[in-house]
Amino acid sequence: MRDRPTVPMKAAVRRTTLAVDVVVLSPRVDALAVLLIRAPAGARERWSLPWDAPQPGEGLEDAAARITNAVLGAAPAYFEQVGALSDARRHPGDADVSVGIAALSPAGVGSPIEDAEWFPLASLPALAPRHRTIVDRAAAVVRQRVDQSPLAFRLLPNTFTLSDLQGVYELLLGRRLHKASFRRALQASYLVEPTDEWRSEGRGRPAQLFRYAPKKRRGARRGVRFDLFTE
Amino acid sequence: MRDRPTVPMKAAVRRTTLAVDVVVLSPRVDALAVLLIRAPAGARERWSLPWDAPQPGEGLEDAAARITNAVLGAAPAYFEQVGALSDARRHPGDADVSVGIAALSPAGVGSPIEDAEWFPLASLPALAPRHRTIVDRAAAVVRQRVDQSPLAFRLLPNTFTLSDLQGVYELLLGRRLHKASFRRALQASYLVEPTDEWRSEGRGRPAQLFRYAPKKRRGARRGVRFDLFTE
DNA sequence: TGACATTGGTGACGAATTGTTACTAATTCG
DNA sequence: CGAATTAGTAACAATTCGTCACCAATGTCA
Repeated sequence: MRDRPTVPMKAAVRRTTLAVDVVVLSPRVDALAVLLIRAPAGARERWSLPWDAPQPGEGLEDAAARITNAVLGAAPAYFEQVGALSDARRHPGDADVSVGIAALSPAGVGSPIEDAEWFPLASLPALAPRHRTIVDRAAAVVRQRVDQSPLAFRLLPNTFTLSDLQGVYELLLGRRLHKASFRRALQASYLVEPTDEWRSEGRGRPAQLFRYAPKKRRGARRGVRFDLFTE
Repeated sequence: MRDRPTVPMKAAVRRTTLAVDVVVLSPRVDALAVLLIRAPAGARERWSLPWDAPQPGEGLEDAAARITNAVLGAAPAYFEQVGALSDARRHPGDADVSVGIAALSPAGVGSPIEDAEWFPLASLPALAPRHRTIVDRAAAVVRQRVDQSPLAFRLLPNTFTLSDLQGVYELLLGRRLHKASFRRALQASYLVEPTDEWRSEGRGRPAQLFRYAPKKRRGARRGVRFDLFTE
């Protein structure tokens, strides 16, 4: 009961500078990669996340699509907000507030412009402190949402093999999965349907291609799972 | 490959008006409730979410705590960002961008100021369109995160009975849970410890009081669950 | 006082799910 | 041809989950 004003909400709208900072994620060889752009000479760090201020009236995800398109030449397949930050951590454009957006882009779609490059998530160069935070949060959010939302399918082309899919899950979760269990769970979920194409990848038996085609969902109401807490 | 500028990021920082809109949630009799404030005469809707612009340098959650404190006289126990919105939907203060924040407050803590009132989530009055969206998203986010994070414990006092806890989960999830299963899962998670107090609530056997005291976590790595998709 | 209603708490069993092993299938390489 | 490699599945064991049945401790009321 402290600092309790008599007048409830005499809100004064102030003007702030706002940035949309985009973490473009895509599976590369054996690792998730982030798209960074080379900073202009004189900046404290040599690389930064692609970012811009949203245009007046432009949705934040629309801004993220525009920014990604400018750097990669392709719009991502999926967005996930990662949180807004207004702390004191330094931002390359000195924005007061940043909205971080994770953008998922399938492998092999688009190509970075000259001043942009893919970096494996595990070995990033130095970034401005706020960008570092946003990248970490993007990775955490993606890992956490991966089994509540068809994220992984957005990192693959339209058709893919089940081994491809399992590989993406392993990248996102950072651990190996068991083949038989993975396939059984996928089968039971009616999320994919087989095509009649097969892909031969050099050696080994050819693999059937599947496409993401979620069927009607049967309400899967289970008990509470206390063992999934992450904090 | 369209609209591909030759110069990558010549970001111009623009000034925008920013609001933090707070969805204060608390368990009331048999329902989750939201704290709303009476709008000034002349506004299109009679009620709105408490909101304000963040102070320069103030963190967004800090702003949410300040706003809640002004309306309820108590700071919430937990915050969860619900997303930033910059669409065209109308905001009471005509802010360009809103950051929605869900704030969880235990039952019985603080009391609303004169112009504020609790409304059951299921029967809200008319709100400005953007506020309506934020409330819906807050409810969805809370429901979705309830078994990844100890949300429910933040809606209870320091000590509580297991029936209280189950009741909060039932409010949040909107369905009944089975007593024995709920307790077994809780037992296995080492999240609570018994106190030596008991509470007698009129009729029926007295219940032991517990407190939230998460123990060392054994890595609970299970397979992928495709059946938890919500979209 | 003694049923009985009411709420708290737990053991145990069958059903369902999950982790794992081990196998078969189809292809390339030498 | 046989070894190596990748795809795909059947089947078993271990674990988890949903449920039923029951016991415990209190208040109510005839």
